[in-house]
Amino acid sequence: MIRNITGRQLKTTETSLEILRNILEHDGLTLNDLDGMVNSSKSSICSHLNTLMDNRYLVKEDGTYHVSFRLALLGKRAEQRYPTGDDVKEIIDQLAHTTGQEANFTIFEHGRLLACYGTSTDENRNGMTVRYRSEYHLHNTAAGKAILAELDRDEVEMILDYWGLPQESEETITDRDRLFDALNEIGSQRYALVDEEFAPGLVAIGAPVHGADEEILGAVSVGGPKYQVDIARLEREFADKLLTATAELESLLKSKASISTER
Amino acid sequence: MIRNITGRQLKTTETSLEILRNILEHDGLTLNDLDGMVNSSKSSICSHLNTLMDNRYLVKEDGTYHVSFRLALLGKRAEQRYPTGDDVKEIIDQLAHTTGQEANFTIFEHGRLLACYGTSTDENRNGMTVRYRSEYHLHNTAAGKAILAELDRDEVEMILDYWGLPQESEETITDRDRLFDALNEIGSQRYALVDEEFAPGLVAIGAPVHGADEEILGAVSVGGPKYQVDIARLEREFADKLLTATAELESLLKSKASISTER
DNA sequence: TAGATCATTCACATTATGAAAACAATTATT
DNA sequence: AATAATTGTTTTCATAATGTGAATGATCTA
Repeated sequence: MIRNITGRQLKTTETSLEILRNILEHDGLTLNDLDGMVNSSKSSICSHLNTLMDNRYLVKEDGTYHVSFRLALLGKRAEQRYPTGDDVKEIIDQLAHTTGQEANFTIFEHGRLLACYGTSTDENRNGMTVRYRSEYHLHNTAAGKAILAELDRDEVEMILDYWGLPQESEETITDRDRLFDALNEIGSQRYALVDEEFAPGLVAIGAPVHGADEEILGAVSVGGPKYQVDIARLEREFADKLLTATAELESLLKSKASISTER
Repeated sequence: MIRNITGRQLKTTETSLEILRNILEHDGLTLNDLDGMVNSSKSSICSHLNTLMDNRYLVKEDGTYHVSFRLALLGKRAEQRYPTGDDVKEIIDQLAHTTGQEANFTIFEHGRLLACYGTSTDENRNGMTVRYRSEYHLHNTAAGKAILAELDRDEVEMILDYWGLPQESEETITDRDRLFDALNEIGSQRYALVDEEFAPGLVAIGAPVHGADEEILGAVSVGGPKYQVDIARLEREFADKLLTATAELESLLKSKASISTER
């Protein structure tokens, strides 16, 4: 999961990836822009840009570097390994519909949760879907806490060491001991709650999704504003629906795994 | 477009990207696998893998390295720069419907055409969409020839120098002079034909799509098996419908460009 | 013409590489 | 269960490649 930092690190590659990431996030950058944000000399940045251009990860338009469409294609291919099909979306949509709240499916990777599909994460602007946020911490989300509660203490410690417990809301648990207390309370219950720890007024319930090998693949969560859904109602009404959705997802994943291994 | 090979090249980054690409294309590889396909020592490959892991481009499962879901998210973000919305798809679907044949929209980048959306490129297997082919040469496709006909001879030469004229079918034009003759015949006509030069029995017609700054952004093509659509019918019946589709695409692109600049 | 920005060159300090070796962990064989 | 074989990973260190920062072109623009 999170690598124990041993073995060699290649600074060259790290710088190249940092440059690529910056260009991606800023939707295009010039050499001068990059000189201000990357800790390398201009000449060195040029070498990185040359290399990324030659490898078709970048295109240049009027002196501004942009990510290539080829990168989008590579991403599409990467996506195929993950459960992003319409059948998955249907299950999440169904959960959102029966609860009347927003539902999300996230992938657990490198100690964080990455947005895979959600009824609320995509917003339509100018015909382009803009994802509000794509990465989440575990310590202040329902989905994340549900996952942490299933992991060994060592693994949890490793994740917290790496990502910390940043305070994203007034109620965010930033103290390890308090977090472990909260995780212990979850115990063998298969879901976790979040009560304004992620954002003011937001309450949600989340549960892990396991892959064909029983490894934790991600999590589903559903919730909304506190004035619509109070905490008691989450456990009383939403827990069952949530666990049904995760069970459906898991059986879907298992059936796909058996199809792909049988040939 | 295609870089004139000057300036420094970073081997480290190239190797890292090569490793990433191999893992992506083979849907997961072990260290031993990579040792056989990448021209680097095992210890060196390990350093690259460490770096790609730490930067969350890879995940490791049972000793096998896979591309991360985060790479898919990065790709999604890259995709936002390009016209991949439902409005674009509708235009292509419409073209396919009125002609009764397969229509494709491809992006022109680094001297090649990259599959953006097509009515035939996606095939459904096990609920996963498998793209049959994602990159095309210009010299043996209708879309590519239409683009080449609009470029200066110098640019065409540069592209041919870089990508060559590989023979992909019996009828593929592999001789530069013959290709230039064919391009001259196209002249100021705004579309080009392909007659079994891409694949045996396949005929198609293609036309370029220009972005808001009149630069060539990609191309649309439509065609099918020769026993259904002979060459004469392409020009007689399909050319108009194709040019209507590209005009619609271009006005769509222009209206989007004006929306995004006006704030 | 001057002032930007983009891009390459150079010599020297820093970092990466390859090959062999060592170790760890897993798997296969006896 | 013990041993051998395989695979994954890190070390070591001489050699090769990259990073640096200043200088120099090369464009473009005011």
